[in-house]
Amino acid sequence: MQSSSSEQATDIDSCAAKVVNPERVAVVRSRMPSETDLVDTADIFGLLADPRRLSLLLALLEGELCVCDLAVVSGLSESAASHALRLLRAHRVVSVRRAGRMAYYRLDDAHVRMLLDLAVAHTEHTDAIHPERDES
Amino acid sequence: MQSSSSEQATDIDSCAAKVVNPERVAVVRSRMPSETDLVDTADIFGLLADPRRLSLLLALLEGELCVCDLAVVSGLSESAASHALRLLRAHRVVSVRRAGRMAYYRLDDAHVRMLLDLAVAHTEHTDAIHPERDES
DNA sequence: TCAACATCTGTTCATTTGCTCATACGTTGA
DNA sequence: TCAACGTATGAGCAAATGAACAGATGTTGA
Repeated sequence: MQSSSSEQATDIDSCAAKVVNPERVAVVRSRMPSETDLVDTADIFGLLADPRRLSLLLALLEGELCVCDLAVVSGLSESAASHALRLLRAHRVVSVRRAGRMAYYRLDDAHVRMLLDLAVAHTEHTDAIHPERDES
Repeated sequence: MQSSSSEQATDIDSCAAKVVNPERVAVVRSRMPSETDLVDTADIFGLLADPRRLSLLLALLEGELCVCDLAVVSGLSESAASHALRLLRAHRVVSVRRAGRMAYYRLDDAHVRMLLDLAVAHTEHTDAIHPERDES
């Protein structure tokens, strides 16, 4: 990050660059991950942001499964499941083991596994969360 | 998915109904969250799946900030920031405190906070993850 | 050899998403 | 009172996304 530790160093940005609390902004900025990290992280979250893909990954928490079974479990067509798995594979979230004409997928990302575990844990505890209501 | 009148009326219709490993499928299915939970969880992940929105939320890890400062920190226009915050507000991820013509937002979801903390921790450790390369 | 099989892939299409612009709202100080 | 200000909102548009369909590839057993 730039913002080299001067008190009033944050008038850099053009546009409506009016900062109300320059110190806080400077601190927050210094702790903000790089753009690349932001994009990568958002990317990972994006992979978990689809119910079908999510169920695919949750199914793999237990161990490897073939495309066919994954399709059944996740409620996807086999083609759609294959597409989804290809996406996840491209992002190194899952890996394949091929055995003849079968393809067995498994979770291959410890980070994602933690996120999934956390999500499941929260799901089990909190059953009465209703997003999408409205704003104040 | 409705292959009717196939020439070969051999086994079940189409391909969606054949399970390779029935036991595993049964187990996985029994542990699979409800459709509602899947959608809700995917929804939350979806909120974190955008780099700008993510930086908005990361900025709030430290404490509350006004829309203006959030816009600067996240690199969004003030209008875009307001739109994003509205979305997050609708999902109870952030809450507002109004003081005069200012609006101070804060993180208001422990679950999301955990996810963000986890993401940041992983970001700091793993700097060399390059998704989107290709598949085996 | 052939045919059934499990999976993979490209294309097309409708929906969703996130932004900008213009504008409206409530607050503040002159 | 009024104008500048901080924020909120709706419309509209371009880009990204997810699903279906058709077809391709490599594998197995007869």
